[in-house]
Amino acid sequence: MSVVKPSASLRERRRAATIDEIVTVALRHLAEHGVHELSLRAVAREVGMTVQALYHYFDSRDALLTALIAHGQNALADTLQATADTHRDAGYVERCVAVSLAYRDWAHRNKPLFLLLYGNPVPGYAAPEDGPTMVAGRRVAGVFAEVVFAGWTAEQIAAVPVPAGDPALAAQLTGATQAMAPHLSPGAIAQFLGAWAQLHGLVMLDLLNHMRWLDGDTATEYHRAMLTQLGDRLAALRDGA
Amino acid sequence: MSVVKPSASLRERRRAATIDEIVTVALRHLAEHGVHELSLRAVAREVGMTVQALYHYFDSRDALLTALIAHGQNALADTLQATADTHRDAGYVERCVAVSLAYRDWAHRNKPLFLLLYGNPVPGYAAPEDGPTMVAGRRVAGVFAEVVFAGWTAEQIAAVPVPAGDPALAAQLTGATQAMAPHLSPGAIAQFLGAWAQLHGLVMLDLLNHMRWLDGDTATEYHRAMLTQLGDRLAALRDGA
DNA sequence: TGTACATCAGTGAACGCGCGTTCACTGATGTAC
DNA sequence: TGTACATCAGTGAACGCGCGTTCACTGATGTAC
Repeated sequence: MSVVKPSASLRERRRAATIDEIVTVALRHLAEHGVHELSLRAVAREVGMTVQALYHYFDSRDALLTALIAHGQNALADTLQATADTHRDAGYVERCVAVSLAYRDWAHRNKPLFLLLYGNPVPGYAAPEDGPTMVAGRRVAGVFAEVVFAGWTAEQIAAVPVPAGDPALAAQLTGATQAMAPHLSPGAIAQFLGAWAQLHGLVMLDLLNHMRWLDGDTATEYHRAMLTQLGDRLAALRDGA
Repeated sequence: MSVVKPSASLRERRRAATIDEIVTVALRHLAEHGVHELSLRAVAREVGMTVQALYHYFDSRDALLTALIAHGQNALADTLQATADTHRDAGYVERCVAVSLAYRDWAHRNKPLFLLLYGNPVPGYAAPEDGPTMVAGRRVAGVFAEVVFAGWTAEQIAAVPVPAGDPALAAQLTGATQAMAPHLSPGAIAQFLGAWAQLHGLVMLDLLNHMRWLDGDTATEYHRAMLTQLGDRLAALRDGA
């Protein structure tokens, strides 16, 4: 999980190993019992030490949560990246769909962790500004953007129209473009976020059981169909339709 | 809130009034402190009675939650319906956008309650099958469907293509159509749910602060732009584009 | 109309539970000379 | 190479907190005769 120099002292290596173990156990506990049962005491119990000892590794419950959330964002980003990589030779829409389905699949296989990232905020917890959770969160968006705009020319990206109407909106989109993704354009970012929102909405409604009338395999096929439509729209946007 | 016959006895009227007060206080407490602080004890404290007394009105914490969730779904459905009503003479897309923005607005103004309906499941709580929460939930979908398919001819509804590929999916969509909305078609339901998902995804990402780079008013304009696009797509679908 | 009884609303006391965090302490590991 | 000291990992005991639920009980409201 973390990387330790081989030259590290016994104590340093043990310490790193223990931190790894704590995080691993916490993730397993989270997966098996959900967020509401994720307490320092429960983790300590499962690791086999007393609660107080955890304080040698994490300053507080919040510090552990930060580690877990950052880990989750990174794991999600890794999964998406891996899917994007194995579909490098696939068609544009097919690759978009594959990565989107990977997002959905990861959410279902890691439900409590996914909800920790994108569900209700944890009471009393505030992620540190520009901390590891936010850096890792941007990675997720980055992989999506990479896939959505793969093969677009700079002209095609620049040609995506900015939502009309509000100049303040256009200004903020321009600012966001410069700050986060200078190779994109305000219009492209607006559409990108809209596409992600549709994927996210489908995943959320499904994950939280608001699509009860679709069962497992069928739900996947439904998502595939809707996401293919979404991919087609993005392709049309690229081609200036 | 609830309706009581004027002929009811003193005891019956008092009882109804108390139940109303408990629900009202619980909703206020929820709005002010979030779900995680919503306990029977907190509600009792605020109502001004002991916890045990609550058990005369609600069998358990879960029964109170059921009442709150059902209330929330109904309030949301009422808001959407009211918006739909005041926009009866507006254009198709404009009305769709107005109702969608009402959804978003309600979510923001009632964040903890909205998350109670559509966010993380409450630990240990399971809504009674076909109970009041589910009935009220279907009302919300019903208002949306009414707005989305307003003015469509039966032919236009029937002409919406079912997602290709999986016969099992087509079968389940047909089943859902017959069970829940016989005036619609499998293809129409599939697209309807996809549209709702995009709206829902936008609302969720925004509500839970994953669009930090858009501030308040601008975020509304962004939503208006994206939802107008969505409305245009629905109109195109109606016209068989 | 008054009386006996049943039902309901509310309280006091207690149950057993889990939580995050702090403090004072012991023994092992590491380091400077 | 050995020794004195600093740092770190871990424990035992305790802090004060809030939770849902149950039990036995009192006094008010309602009802049948």
